[in-house]
Amino acid sequence: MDTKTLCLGVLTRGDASGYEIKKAFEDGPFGHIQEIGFGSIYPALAQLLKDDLVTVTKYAQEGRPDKKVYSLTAAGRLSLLDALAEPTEADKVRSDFLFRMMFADLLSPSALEAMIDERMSVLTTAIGRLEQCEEDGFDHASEAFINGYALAIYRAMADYIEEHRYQLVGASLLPERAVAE
Amino acid sequence: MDTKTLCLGVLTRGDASGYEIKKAFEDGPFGHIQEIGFGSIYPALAQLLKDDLVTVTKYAQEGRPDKKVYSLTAAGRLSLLDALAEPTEADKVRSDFLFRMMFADLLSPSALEAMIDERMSVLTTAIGRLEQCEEDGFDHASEAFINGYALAIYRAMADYIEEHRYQLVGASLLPERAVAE
DNA sequence: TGATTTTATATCGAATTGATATATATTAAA
DNA sequence: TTTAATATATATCAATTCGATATAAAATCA
Repeated sequence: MDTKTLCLGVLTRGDASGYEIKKAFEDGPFGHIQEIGFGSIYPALAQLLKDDLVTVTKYAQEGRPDKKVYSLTAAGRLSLLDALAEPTEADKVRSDFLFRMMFADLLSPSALEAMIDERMSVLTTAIGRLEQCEEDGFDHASEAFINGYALAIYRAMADYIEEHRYQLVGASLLPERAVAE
Repeated sequence: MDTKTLCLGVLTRGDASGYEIKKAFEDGPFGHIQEIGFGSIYPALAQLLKDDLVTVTKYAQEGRPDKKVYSLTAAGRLSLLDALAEPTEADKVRSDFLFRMMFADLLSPSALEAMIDERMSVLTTAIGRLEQCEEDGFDHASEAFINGYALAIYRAMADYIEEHRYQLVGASLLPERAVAE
């Protein structure tokens, strides 16, 4: 899914600026789907504007750049629908944490423990936030679904790590023992 | 984690060609961590070679380009260790499937059902493959850990989707009913 | 027999990433 | 209370990554 389509998607939920689109993929309703940066968003919005898929309204602000709020046009809505009809791409994951876990036996036990603890802390925070969202309720059924989905996954991750971390720490201890003998 | 470090990581498990490094991130032991393409791997290996972090041995093959098998040097091993000591980057996800689910109410119920069925099929296949790997056993504790981690997550995804898909299909049906009335 | 998949390296344009620049209001901490 | 950090807001740019394409034959499958 390219950045232009991602922007169109957010705009179906209401008009937004580039900054707000980024936030929607951070904390907002599109969180846990993917992240996008300003370096993708601003060029994408410029292109969408050129293709008449969005319109823009500028709001003058003191001490800040004008806020440029984008709205979906009818053509933009159709363009999103077209994109949704395309074959679904495979999910992509990039886990720096898991890559590091592959080298548990090269790390000191303390370094490994610190990495796992930090990861657990990140997961616990994310779970807490998602639970709060669940309590607050959702505007759309889709948002409830995705929130619950993310929650289920984070819980599965945290549970698995808590239950199996000893496997890795054990592997990390062995080489050190070998050196000591 | 940049491509150079990813390549160094695979080479700790044994000498490999660029092609084999890619496979390691597809089906191999580094599967489910992330994917990398040839467009990143070959330039990375060229750079590693230039920096004396790897060495290369060419094997002449009939009808195919020479197979270039890379080996880690002592400096390469140290370079990997340095990279592992850096702060762990946050996991990144990009789910085209979840993005589509955000627009369940814009899709026809049949299109939505098809997307969900396809997703379930992908998950079921992945789970089957991971279970097979588990039965076959692992060389390293880390590989067992990561296989189990991926399995736990895929199961959580599949279970959640099976239990909550009606929420989305319900939302998808509502607008259609409105049109019909 | 014909079609597809696997093995194998390499390049290239397009897209994305991550950092940086600029500037002020607001909130939190010392 | 002053200072530091965070949030708001757009934009650009070099470095990196992605995805497609080129080339070519062996092996497997239909």
